[in-house]
Amino acid sequence: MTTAEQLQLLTAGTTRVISAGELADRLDAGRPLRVKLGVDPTAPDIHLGHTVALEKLRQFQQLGHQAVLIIGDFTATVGDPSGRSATRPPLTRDEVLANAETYTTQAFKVLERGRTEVVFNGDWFRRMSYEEVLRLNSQVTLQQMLQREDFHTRIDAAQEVRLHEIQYPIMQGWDSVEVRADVEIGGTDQLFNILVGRDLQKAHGQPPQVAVLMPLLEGLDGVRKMSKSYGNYVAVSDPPAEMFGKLMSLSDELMDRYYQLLLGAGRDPAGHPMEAKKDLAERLTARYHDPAAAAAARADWDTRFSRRDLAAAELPELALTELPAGLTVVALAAHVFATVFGLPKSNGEIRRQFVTAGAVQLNGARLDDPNATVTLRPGDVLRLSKKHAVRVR
RNA sequence: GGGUAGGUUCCGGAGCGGUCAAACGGGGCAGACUGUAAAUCUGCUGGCUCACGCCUUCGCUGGUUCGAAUCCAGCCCUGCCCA
Repeated sequence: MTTAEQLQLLTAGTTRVISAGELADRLDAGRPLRVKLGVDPTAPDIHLGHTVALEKLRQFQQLGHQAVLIIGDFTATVGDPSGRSATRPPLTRDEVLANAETYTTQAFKVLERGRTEVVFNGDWFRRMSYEEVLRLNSQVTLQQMLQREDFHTRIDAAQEVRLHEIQYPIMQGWDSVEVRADVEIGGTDQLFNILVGRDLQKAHGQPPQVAVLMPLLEGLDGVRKMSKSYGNYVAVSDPPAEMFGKLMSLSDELMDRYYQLLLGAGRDPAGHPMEAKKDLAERLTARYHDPAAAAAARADWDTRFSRRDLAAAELPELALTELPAGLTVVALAAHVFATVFGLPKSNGEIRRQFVTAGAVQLNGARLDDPNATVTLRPGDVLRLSKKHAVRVR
């Protein structure tokens, strides 16, 4: 493949490349490029937001380049202030290591394992002496750091910024020096950090890395970027039905965004939006599970939500034998929420939100008397809300 | 170190001795509508009973008072100005 062809492929879908000319020069050299992507294991799951950059990294791999996946076990304990309006809560070392484990596993749902170098940045940072830290710090000015929007908006809003937070860009930059990155991939919010990497590389006699910036994927709420801490994410490890269901809850507008960023193409403008959404959900579910599971998830979603046929739908099971006898509607609903769905709810909430509102139904009949006792039989379908229902076994 | 402004329920933010479980907005949840959605509308949003009422909560610890989120003292934490 010619440089021009590679360049075209590699810049597709990016927001910005700094600079395309530099990237072309590197490609011309003909050797495999070292392409860096850093992820901080601050949560146990990789989500679709991460996959935008991961997919780009895979493209590089497919063209024969070397992926360098940096697990920010050290930086995770500091917390990236990018886009943050407040200091991140610190993670313990154990949490970080556990997360790193699942992260790498999940990242290989996208990346080719054989062509990926995985490194932990704690390997160099934990060894660094205070002297070295100071030397690093001397290469960056406070003014540069304060130019960052994240910091000065917080400062303007009279909110605290702690000193360790302004270390973050320096650390991320140093990672680039350590791995001798030719290219770094990141979200647009990583621009500043990646540029610091360029500066540090130059200062250490390396050619500065090319910055490849990817658009940020909005989360399910359509407003904020996808993030575990906002609870608006679709995890790569979500089971098929859940993944499919979450994707179906997208607004039409967001669906177009997902099409662009995750599938790299627009949807058929002539088709019905809901069909397009089902296609999107099925394709992504197939990508992280398999086509059969995705098709099953789609079929089940149809019976459950389109046709509202709970009786025929695939539902979690409730073992009758494990239930205390003579439960009231409220007690039963609370029990099912807690044990089947892992959502402990107070009796008051169950009564108010669910029972009185008519959300709780047995085989389609409303159970709106909170204190009535319920007798369940095997095969019964107990609905707690639109999204929560179980089949009695 | 000095001065000053603050720390309120998931978040923002009112309250400034009783009528406060605490306005209002956001978020969240449930229902109606619909293409499961979005938008819109309605309701709920500390816990127990749900009827009265009771219990826990307004940075922490004590105190004043019949009674405190509201007053006082000490402590912890944060912003801003000064050094």
